[in-house]
Amino acid sequence: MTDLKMRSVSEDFKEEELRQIIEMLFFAYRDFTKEPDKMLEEIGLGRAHHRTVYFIGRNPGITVTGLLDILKIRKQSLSRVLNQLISEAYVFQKIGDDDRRKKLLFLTDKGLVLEQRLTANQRKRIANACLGKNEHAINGFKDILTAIINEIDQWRFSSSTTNSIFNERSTTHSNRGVE
Amino acid sequence: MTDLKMRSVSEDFKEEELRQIIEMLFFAYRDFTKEPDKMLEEIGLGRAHHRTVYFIGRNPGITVTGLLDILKIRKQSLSRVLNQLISEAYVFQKIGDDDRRKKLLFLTDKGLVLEQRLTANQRKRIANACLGKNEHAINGFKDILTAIINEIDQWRFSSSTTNSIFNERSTTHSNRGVE
DNA sequence: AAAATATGTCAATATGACTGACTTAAAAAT
DNA sequence: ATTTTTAAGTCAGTCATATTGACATATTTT
Repeated sequence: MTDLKMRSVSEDFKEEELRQIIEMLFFAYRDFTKEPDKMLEEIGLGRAHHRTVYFIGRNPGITVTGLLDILKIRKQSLSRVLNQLISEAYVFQKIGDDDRRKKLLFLTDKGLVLEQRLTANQRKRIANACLGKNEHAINGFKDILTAIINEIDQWRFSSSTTNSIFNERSTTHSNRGVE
Repeated sequence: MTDLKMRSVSEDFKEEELRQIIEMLFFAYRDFTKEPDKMLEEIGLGRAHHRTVYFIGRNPGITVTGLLDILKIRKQSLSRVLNQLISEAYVFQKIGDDDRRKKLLFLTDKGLVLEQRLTANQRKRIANACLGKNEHAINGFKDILTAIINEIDQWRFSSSTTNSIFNERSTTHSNRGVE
């Protein structure tokens, strides 16, 4: 038998609490993605398309490399997804002005509508979950969730009360070099 | 153009805050699963095996149906994963005493060791994320995370300060019938 | 005896990811 | 001016996870 079972009460409590959180993350993420997945399926798209549409909508003019950097997947994987989104007119490309190798990505109106439909569902779920919770609870939620993320990507939520989004995306934070 | 862009400042703020949370969930879950995924890959297993081993370890004697109920996947999907775990001696089955149709699932010592290794990684990530946060923040985190979960599964975390685990699993909450 | 339950299995399919190798075009560096 | 690096794209093959539908078997309940 492994000798993993002998530990102090306080250790047991911590382990129990940590396991509960592990499970909450599993159930929460499973349910968080289920309804959008269903919507997507009806129009022949998948979760990968959702993420792509989401982050293009969030960062208009993002490059392919920028997207790969966020999604942490391979170019070949993104390629199929992106080609489908372009051929079905959810996304369009525009050659970069300064650097003509770059293809800047944008949502079409059709893409915007899809993105809104998917995100509205998830926003509602989050908003409902926050209903009746005070600011401390919500900030605690955001702080700990952010702290779970690998440091390399935490800058995206540089909390400081300010909403990080108005860093729209200069040229990517030139993060690379780490990891 | 869609007329989605005209909204009040407060609505914009809410939308912005909600989108940040949506993104946090994506990044947190991606990073939360990355290292265990890597460990599993080295021994020829995948994330599905992780979840199966985890919940068997958490609910010794759980039935196949019980697992399906937690994982919300099809019997055929679980079958392949479970068969591999059994043939590679991470899991063993025991015919039910009261109902001999049921096959109760348990981890072997080998399975226990694997489960501990995987969970230790995730526990450490969560524990680090909670470091320096006060009780209010941690409770806020747990409360909101729980509230994101579909109601049908929230009983698993019936907070009431008590750790829900010592409801081991009578016969499943006999949830079905809903959804 | 019939119906429902718990489990298992065959076969086919879709999706999202992976690896490796290679091309093209443009920009940057020497 | 040539070489190297970067950005993007593509071909081909593989793998893991999940799906659906159709059945089969044993056991328990009605």
